[in-house]
Amino acid sequence: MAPRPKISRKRRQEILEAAVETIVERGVCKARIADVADRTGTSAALVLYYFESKDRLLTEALAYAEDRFYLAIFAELTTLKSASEKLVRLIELSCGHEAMAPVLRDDFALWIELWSRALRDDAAAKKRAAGDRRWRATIADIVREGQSAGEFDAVDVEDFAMHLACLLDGIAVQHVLGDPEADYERARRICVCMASESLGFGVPALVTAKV
Amino acid sequence: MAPRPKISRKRRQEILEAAVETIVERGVCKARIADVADRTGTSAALVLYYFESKDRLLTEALAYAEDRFYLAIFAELTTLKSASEKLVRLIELSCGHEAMAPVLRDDFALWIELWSRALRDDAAAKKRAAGDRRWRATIADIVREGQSAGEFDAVDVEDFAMHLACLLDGIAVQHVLGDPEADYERARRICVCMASESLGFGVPALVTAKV
DNA sequence: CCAAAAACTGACTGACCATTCAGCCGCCGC
DNA sequence: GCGGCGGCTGAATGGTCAGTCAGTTTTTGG
Repeated sequence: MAPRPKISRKRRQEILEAAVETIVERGVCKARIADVADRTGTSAALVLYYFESKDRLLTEALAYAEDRFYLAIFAELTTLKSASEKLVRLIELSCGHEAMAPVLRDDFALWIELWSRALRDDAAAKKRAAGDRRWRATIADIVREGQSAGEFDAVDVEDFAMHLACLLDGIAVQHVLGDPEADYERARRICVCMASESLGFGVPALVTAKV
Repeated sequence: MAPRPKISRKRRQEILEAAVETIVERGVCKARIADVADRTGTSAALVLYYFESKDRLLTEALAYAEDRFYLAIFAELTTLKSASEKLVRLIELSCGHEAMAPVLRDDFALWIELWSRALRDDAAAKKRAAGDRRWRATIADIVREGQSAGEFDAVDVEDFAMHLACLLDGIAVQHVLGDPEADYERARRICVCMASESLGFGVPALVTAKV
């Protein structure tokens, strides 16, 4: 109805961030517009002025969080030279390395919220699918890079990416739900072993023991 | 308040099943007591007579579904002799093999609902953790069985179980969210390859190609 | 300085739904 | 043939919120 007026990017992002925090705190289902408004110090009506409905707001907020998470990881990876370093770092960050920015630690929980939303919300489903494709492509690129450099063996890149991505998702679930048997060290070891064995690269100072 | 009267097991289970269907259809958040009542052909008040609150009902329903899923898979596994057959079958069923009972195909979605609920509901978190432990123990038992029989190599059983369980969880997410790149055949191949390579067992008539 | 647009707000309303309650029915033992 | 109880119900009750609206303040461009 409202023909979407030109809108301040800044305020919009402020609200998105508040929405993310609200979701982290209360969960998507229980999140209220009023919570988001309180957090930004404005009114509920304003939130609906920027986003047409609660549904849209929440879906956008989840996508926003995923994007932020991806970009943060991606940025860190580009500082590394070798493909194996990148891959190991990617694994470490996905397993919840302590050095990760605190904001991003909540993102694992947000994945689950996004998945559950994607079961019924079409927009969320699309965003999730796109995010996952990008994530797997990132892994695949690193693997191809390593193969070109002679660091990695010649395995099927797409299958490896799918394997690692799914494994990391599963690990993240355990991690965020606080399974005591899935602590960081162990999760990291399992994933790094899987990668180094599949791709045939050595991992110098790593807890590769207990193979 | 109500000191839980003796209650018909049958009716209770009927309601649980109706609740599971409702959750599948509408999602946990959107599930209404009235839906469950309609489905059992009774009244909303009765549902609350059997379960003290909506929250309890939904959590119990999710646990009930997980249990049913586990028991169905477990039953099928016991009909198989060798450990490698069991493991492959377990993988196939977890990847959404078509031969699976239709009711159980919804269960992947219910896992996600359970996870999201477990983020904030303590009872759900406990049930989920217990279910996961049982699931990993089942995998571990099969591996030990195969190792004793000389079918499998001597790898760390617990790590393997964690690895496979997480991988299957990740695969299930892709599967249930309808990722076109994660079709059954591919998911199965990835998981079976991972198992057969880790444990060193041969898989005769399998699509192990494209390793 | 002055419109006109944009940003913003408080108060309202209209659904929606979990939960409560007061009591009805039909069975069972006596 | 009745007293009581477990199983069951319909009709309130009450709280919670998304979304609307009519209007106020702030910004902006001329």
